[in-house]
Amino acid sequence: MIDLKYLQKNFDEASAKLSKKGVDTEILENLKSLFANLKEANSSLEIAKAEQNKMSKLFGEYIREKKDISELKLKVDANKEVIAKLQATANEANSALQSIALAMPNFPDDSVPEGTDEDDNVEIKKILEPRIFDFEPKEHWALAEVNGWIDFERGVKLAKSRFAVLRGDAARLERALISFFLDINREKGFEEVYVPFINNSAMLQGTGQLPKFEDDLFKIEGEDLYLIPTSEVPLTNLYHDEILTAKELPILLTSYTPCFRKEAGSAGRDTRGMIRQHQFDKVEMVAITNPNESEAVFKIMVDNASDILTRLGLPHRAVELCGGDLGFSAATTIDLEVWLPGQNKYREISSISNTRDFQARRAKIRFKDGKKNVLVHTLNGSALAVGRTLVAIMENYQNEDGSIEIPEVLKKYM
RNA sequence: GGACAGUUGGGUGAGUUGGCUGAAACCACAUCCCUGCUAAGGAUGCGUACUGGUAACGGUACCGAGAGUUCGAAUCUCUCACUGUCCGCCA
Repeated sequence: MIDLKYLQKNFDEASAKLSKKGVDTEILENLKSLFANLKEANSSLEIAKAEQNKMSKLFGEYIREKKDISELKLKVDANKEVIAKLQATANEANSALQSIALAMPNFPDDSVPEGTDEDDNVEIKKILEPRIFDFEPKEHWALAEVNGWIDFERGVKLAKSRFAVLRGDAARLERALISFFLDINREKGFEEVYVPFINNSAMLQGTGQLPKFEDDLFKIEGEDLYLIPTSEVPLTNLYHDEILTAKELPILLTSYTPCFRKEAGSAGRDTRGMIRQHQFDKVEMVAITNPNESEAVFKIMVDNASDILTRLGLPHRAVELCGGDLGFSAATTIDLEVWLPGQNKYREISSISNTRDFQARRAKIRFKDGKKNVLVHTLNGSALAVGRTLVAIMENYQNEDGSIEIPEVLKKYM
């Protein structure tokens, strides 16, 4: 959630920031006045309650002293009605504010480039040269068929479209990649964590998936539970509603989980192949930091994800997302895109974001900074998306006959 | 899934004949003092959030969550969640 006090005090600045993300000034005006309404409603309510508390105390004294209470009772009853009305007004003001405030995206950093969509993203650097093929490289689904690695039809039979089955060496490679990623992250100081793949609504609200993106989630029927769309949710919310000590920061976590997404709104996109599935594996990094070190940790996370791709010998590039392409919770994001020779283009394989205090405010994650409780910064990033790495290996390591080499660093895992 | 018991501040844990308890005590923690040797003694402070005030210092809310009874609820009623124990089931 954005800082409403900041919005109130620096409206023009805040509005300029959010316009980068395509948020209309009108909605912000509305939010600002709702906030003012709530404060006003609360303050008159509190005055009436203070009065009521005082009279109630007096009431007790009168009874002990056996004084007549009939007059006081009348006053207290009248005030009670006033309170009920003020309370109703305050409740209304609060829910009106909440529904808009929770749907408001994070402020982008000032350094974030202007732009409306992915075409405006800025390439920062390229790492490793794409291999020159002396034959026409195939796309991964063609290679999958040659090798019997991926059974798309049976995946659909078992569940529905956008589900797939991995077989044989593909299944083993998937498992090898997970171990490889976790091992490297652990070497870099990230604690390995194993978490529930189902989380409740409070957690999903904490990281920003709810209430706005409910349609993207698989919900458990009849329960307040959802399949996680990323392990960012359980890892970040590990510290939901907690106050940490300064010396335990930064907290660096990594976890493997499957991720479940409905991909609402992606109809027709990447329908072929493994790029966009309802269920996919991902190894995630999450960092909980002191605000003054989130910048440095962000760099470490980007470098780590890039290092993993380099060790796998996969050509990739780093791209800074423009305001319009930035996610809901992110203040800044760098995507790593891996080269897919079969598709002849770069495709996202990791996305690393600093959400600053946006998620921390929602999830109430703070630390003791001296005497004060201060919101932490939370960061998240993939290291890496497993299915897409499998695809990248297939396309980059293919031979003319369709067979696929296993990258050197993975051999010990297979 | 069934039965019973419980849910209080960072931890342990008082308080449940409704008001004087936002909350004893102990531990932990912080600062200071003493001491000087690795362990101990003393003083003070110490829940969270919002809100008024330059500040000093006030106000409101929170004793698992929500609703109710009452002038007034941690204390009474209801619903739900969670934890524990026993039974059932099960990898």
